[in-house]
Amino acid sequence: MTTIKDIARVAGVSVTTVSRGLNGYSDVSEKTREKILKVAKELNYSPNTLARSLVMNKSKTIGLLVSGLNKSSAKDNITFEMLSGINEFVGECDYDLVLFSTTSTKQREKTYTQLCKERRVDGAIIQGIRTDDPYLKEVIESDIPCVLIDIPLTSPTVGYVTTDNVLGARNGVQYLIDSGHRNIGLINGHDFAFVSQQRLQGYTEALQMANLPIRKEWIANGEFSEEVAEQVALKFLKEHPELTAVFCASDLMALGVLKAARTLNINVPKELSVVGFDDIMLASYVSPSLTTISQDTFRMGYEAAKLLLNILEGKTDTHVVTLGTALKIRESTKSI
Amino acid sequence: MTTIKDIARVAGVSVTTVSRGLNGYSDVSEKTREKILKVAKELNYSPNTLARSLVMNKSKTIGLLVSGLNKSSAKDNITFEMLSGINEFVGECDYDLVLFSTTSTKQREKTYTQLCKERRVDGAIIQGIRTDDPYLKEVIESDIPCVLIDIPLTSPTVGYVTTDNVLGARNGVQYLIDSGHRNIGLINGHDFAFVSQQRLQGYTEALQMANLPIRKEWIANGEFSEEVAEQVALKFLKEHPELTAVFCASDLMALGVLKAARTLNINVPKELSVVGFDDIMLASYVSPSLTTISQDTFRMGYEAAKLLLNILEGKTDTHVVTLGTALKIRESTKSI
DNA sequence: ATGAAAGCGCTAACAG
DNA sequence: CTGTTAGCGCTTTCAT
Repeated sequence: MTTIKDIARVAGVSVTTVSRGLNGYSDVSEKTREKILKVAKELNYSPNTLARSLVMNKSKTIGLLVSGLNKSSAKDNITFEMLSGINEFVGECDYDLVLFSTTSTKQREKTYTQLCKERRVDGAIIQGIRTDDPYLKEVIESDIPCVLIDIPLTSPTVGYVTTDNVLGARNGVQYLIDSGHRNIGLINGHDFAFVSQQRLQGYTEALQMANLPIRKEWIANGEFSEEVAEQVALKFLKEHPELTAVFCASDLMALGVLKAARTLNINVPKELSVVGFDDIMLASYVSPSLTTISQDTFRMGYEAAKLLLNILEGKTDTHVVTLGTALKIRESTKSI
Repeated sequence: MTTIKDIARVAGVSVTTVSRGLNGYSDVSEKTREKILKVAKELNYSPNTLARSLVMNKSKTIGLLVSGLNKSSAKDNITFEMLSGINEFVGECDYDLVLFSTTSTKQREKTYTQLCKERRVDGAIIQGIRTDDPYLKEVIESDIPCVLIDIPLTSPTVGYVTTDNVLGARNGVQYLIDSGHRNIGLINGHDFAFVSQQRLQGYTEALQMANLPIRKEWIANGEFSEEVAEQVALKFLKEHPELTAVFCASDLMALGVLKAARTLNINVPKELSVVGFDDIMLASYVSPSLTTISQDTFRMGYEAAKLLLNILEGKTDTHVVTLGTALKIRESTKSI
């Protein structure tokens, strides 16, 4: 493995000069630079980023802590799209991504800070962790630059990217109301996600704006899971035949509701309108296709990476990015 | 940031002893070890892997070169599942993954070897590159441990993981023949993928085994793209009304064929049977759902990581892993 | 059982 | 413009 020392020897200069020549410093004569470059190429040199990072105290890598990188979230291309977005932006800079493999067992052994410090990442992007995750406290307390996805926390080194979930949910429910629905249920996600609170708020606001009552018994918890939502809906829809529409805090849960409706012989959309949230790939392919609130997860990843790089380079004071949503009207909803 | 030097000072021992104590060497007294561990905890020490990697000349990271990490391959959860599989296995060891962001522009600047050497990854996994990619030559020539996915090349440091594509394709076509089809077309992928050759071979073998002729005009190139396959099928199906079945080298292309059939008012499966390959998520959700040859992409990723780690630790002589396929019969095929 | 010293490959003062 | 020197944090002989 060639080092700058080798180049120095062959080119007949000092290692310092080689370092400077290679890094394009101005204080090196054109002649020596050329020779250095030539020798470097001849010897097939590639720099050792490890050594460089060690001395410069920055590694040009950003750490990724994503929760959904496992078999079970295959149905849900959210993690993948986010990753693609991050990758897209990072590809434009010369940073690399390191994917921390955080099994839950491992997490108990190693703290967030340790993970980042050990690998000496310059910053981190965290997605899909629950609000009760111990990592979260560390993120805020540590001084490691970090961008959170869908978790509204900031500090001098921490920012976040999210979707306007309140408005998104409000628009979804609003659309149902505009379609003549008055008895609208909500299948929300679990309490350990900020987006659940926000989507609940959007649901509430829409009803209030239409002077409709908020009825607690029309709100259920589907845990963001297709299976749980299906089970819950089975009971829920039987107990509340007065419901003509259900708003779901995720498409996956909406899929569960669709299944439950089929089991109960409730026709969607004739007897029940269903609206989801996310606009995952499957939403447009299932039958009936799903009316949903679309969020741009690719862009969230992209913006997260962009924000982190800006924080890293001190190029921004705004640490919050909020993206919009779009209502996609498909076959699972109908006017009454 | 605490270093072993700090620990040494506080604990009143030398850095050597600290290093040995922390790394669980036997030649350090129980008493000193305890003190070292205690001090390390007090000072909230985390080791600097950069420094360690530099001196040990191994980084405990493996590099990932995947092609499908972009917006366009969202429909196709193959890359994601593979990634999940890799992540799953790696999570069990204490390696981390480095995702190389290789835009095509960047690739022209930096060679594969450079990429790996610069980041000092211990090994690499490469997925989704074409057979004419210049990286491939480098992989074989360099001595960097590497596992290729779906590219049958080996060297003392290179292995690969693949699916038995020949058998898979043969089974798919065999199934069509068993269902009474005699005029079976093939929409193959582009020539720059080994799997195309193999799936073509499987198609050919199945026909030969049934003493059916191979007719070149029944074979078309869909470039592994849904759109291209759709365009091709539009022409293909019109020109060859004698075809009662089409075997596609990927589900995405099969989806394209389904669309084309719809446009041409050809009923699937009544007038035309369609078989895909891959069993992507959408295959079971589209209507009609797709009969396909299922391959376990998650497991491919898992096995690739496993194989690489084995190669790295010199624990294996077999550098080839071939996985099986399964025929999933759904709604897009029918006996005649 | 412990320590001193060298060195991994690189950058960065500081001189000249 | 170039070289000398020191040092990033760690591991590893080689003594003791």
